[in-house]
Amino acid sequence: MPNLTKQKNAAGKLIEFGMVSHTADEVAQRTHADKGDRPLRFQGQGKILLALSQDDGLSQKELATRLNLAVQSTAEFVNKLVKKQLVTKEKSTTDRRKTIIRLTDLGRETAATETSKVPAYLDSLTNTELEQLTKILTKINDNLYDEIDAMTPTQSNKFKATVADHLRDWFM
Amino acid sequence: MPNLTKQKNAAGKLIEFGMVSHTADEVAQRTHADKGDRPLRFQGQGKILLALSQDDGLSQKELATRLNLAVQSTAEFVNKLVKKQLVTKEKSTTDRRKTIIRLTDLGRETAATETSKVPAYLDSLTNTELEQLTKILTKINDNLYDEIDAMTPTQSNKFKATVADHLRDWFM
DNA sequence: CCTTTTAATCAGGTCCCCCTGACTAAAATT
DNA sequence: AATTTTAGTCAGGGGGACCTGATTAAAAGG
Repeated sequence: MPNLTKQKNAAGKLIEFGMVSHTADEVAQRTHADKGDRPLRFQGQGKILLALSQDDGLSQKELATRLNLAVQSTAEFVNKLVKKQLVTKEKSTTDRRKTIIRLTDLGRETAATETSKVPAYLDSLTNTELEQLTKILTKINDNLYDEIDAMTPTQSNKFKATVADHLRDWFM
Repeated sequence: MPNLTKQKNAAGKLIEFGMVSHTADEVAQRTHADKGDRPLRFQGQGKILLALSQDDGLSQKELATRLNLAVQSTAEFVNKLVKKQLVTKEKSTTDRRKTIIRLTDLGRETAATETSKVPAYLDSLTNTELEQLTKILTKINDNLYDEIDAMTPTQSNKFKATVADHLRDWFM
């Protein structure tokens, strides 16, 4: 049974990490002041991109189901991504009700660099620490997947598949 | 010099953690479907709450400066918090241009429970792992603070003070 | 062939974060 | 006393994540 104080310390650090990393990349954008290069997390448009980089050429409906979104929301995000030239829409030839969404090269690249970028702060860790961190986060993530599973018995498996498979592709 | 593959693995896990934990508490809310109990991160209203729990009774201008927000944005967030009864506004008696913002008991409590909650997923870690994780995250966070410092030479110190001191109070 | 189901779309809405511009009231300066 | 600076407010806007309801076009099925 783990020690409560140790748990609290870790929890605090994890929360701090969330806050600080959020602020760090907020600040990073402003300093660069590039284009509208928003971080693109696993929400909204980012979700779509991630799902497509794991399984390109899905229909909007399939995306909606897989990501547990209303079809209208999906359409909104897809349209925004089209404007940013990260995906394309084309009518299916076999079933003309369907719209097939495909990543453009830029989209694929964006999805890749979004995730495969190794944050500079990892430079400060030793190999041993990196291994420890990876192992620990694997445990934590597995726990979170279980939590999600427990709460949404229906569609969570798809979620896990989407996230984990995508990341595996980019990192391993 | 750390091994690149190990770095990438860790980076992937960290990103995965961000995504999964986000989804987990999104799902958690929907299942509970309680009140409008949003997570309250270190953004917008959450920022204000955190700053106040470290230093109660600041004026809106002071909050804005400290948090690097436009005064109008600050006013917006403060007003929302007033509606939720987490803070109060009162005119300063010494300088009647100023509005002093104070946490209510509920606000203080909210800020506290927001952060002091130990996530269930930490139960799966051993004491050793908790120690390792804490140590590693301390390093990472320090690095991120430095990064922020480097990019915003002006106001970052305040930021670090706000986040770190607050968390230290609750966790240590 | 006609009805039902399915994939999308449009319209409109809620809430969040955050900003600029214009304006008022009170304090500080000249 | 007159002007300038300062703290706040209102109005309005941009972008983001989502959702429900109503409607259209195409496929599927009886």
